[in-house]
Amino acid sequence: MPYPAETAREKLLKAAAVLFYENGIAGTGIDAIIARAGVAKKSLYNNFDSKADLVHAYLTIRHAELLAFYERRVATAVTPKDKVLAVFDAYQDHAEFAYEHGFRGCGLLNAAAELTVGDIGRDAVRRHKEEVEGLIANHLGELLNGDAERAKMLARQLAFLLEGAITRAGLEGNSALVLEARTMTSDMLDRL
Amino acid sequence: MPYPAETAREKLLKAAAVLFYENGIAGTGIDAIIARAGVAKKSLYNNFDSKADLVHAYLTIRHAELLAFYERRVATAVTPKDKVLAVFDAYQDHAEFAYEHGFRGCGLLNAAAELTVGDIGRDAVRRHKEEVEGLIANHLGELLNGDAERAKMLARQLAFLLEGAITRAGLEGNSALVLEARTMTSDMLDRL
DNA sequence: TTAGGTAGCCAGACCGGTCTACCTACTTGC
DNA sequence: GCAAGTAGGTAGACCGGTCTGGCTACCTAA
Repeated sequence: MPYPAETAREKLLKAAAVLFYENGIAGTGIDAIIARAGVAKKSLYNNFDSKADLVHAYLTIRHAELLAFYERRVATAVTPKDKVLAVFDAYQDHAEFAYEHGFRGCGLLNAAAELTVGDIGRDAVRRHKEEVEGLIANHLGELLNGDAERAKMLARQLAFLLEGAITRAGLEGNSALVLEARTMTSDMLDRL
Repeated sequence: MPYPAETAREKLLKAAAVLFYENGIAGTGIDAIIARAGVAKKSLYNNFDSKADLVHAYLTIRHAELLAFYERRVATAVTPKDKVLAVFDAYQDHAEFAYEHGFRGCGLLNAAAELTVGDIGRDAVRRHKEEVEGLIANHLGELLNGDAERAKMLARQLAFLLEGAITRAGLEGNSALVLEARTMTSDMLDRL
């Protein structure tokens, strides 16, 4: 075999990612997941404690995926401005990578919408969004020659803009709206 | 009696609004709704065809509520700038009005996140957001002395900003972030 | 041998939805 | 004034189906 056969765990995570994104978490049953993964139910419970555990793994992976897309984009960026825009590109890349039957916005955010206030999954999503805002702030700090105060404020604004664009893009089923937000941001940075 | 007793329909809509917002749609069962409303199950199915019908009524009412808050704010606004900001104030008002156990962002958006791509509820939410963007565009048209092209572009940007702020506010459980977006917008409009 | 896979049945809870049977409050015809 | 009808309420049993999760029994490759 050229590469080790896909484990049940990997198959389950792949299947769950698609189904959770398309039909929501509550809207996705265990049976649907194992059917898509082509795996026995026992294998699911051998690899995960519960559905909630699988959901948590899903959120963690999606977070890591997005950071990976970001790292790749930021690696080719030269100017600080390009690095700021790399965050936008990362979401765009992930959008094109992740969806199968129509773009539905940020998977992490959609998941958070289904989770109740105390849920640890919600916290994970919150931390993800804060981390992204932090990335923007760092690159803006470079761009603004170390004016951290101003960078922080502008980063929040850009984070809101990006967030709103992704959300609206999900509603319209058109990830091009994220590109619009990128253009707006690019223009805004030119005007600094 | 000073005023007619609350009908079962009204009780159900009130109860459903709280539960849908707090626990999500799929996370809210019929039994929980009738228990909170203090109403017989038969009364639910006398007033609504199905749970989906109740959900649709919920979305319609939340849309109307927000527009009512907006109308009230825009009535006291004098300058076009104030009218643009009235949309932000409306969301802020609605946030403070609607939540009971912690702010969770835009109820319409959270609901949309649970609905699959073809669902008519999703379209209703999309239209709502487009209408809000339209309101902003109209007021910006005034502000920009009829430059509709520019108003439209800026309206989209402000709509993204507002949307992102509400979303992030929901994650943080703090509606003050919407106020931040309002301040950003106010500053931005001053710089026009 | 054994770890990890398969198929699939089962328990118990909960789901949306239907139904019967009874109970007010109001309206209407006489 | 009052009986009859009606509209809309109550409580709650019940239905078929689906949910998560546990289980047995068998298979297969290292």
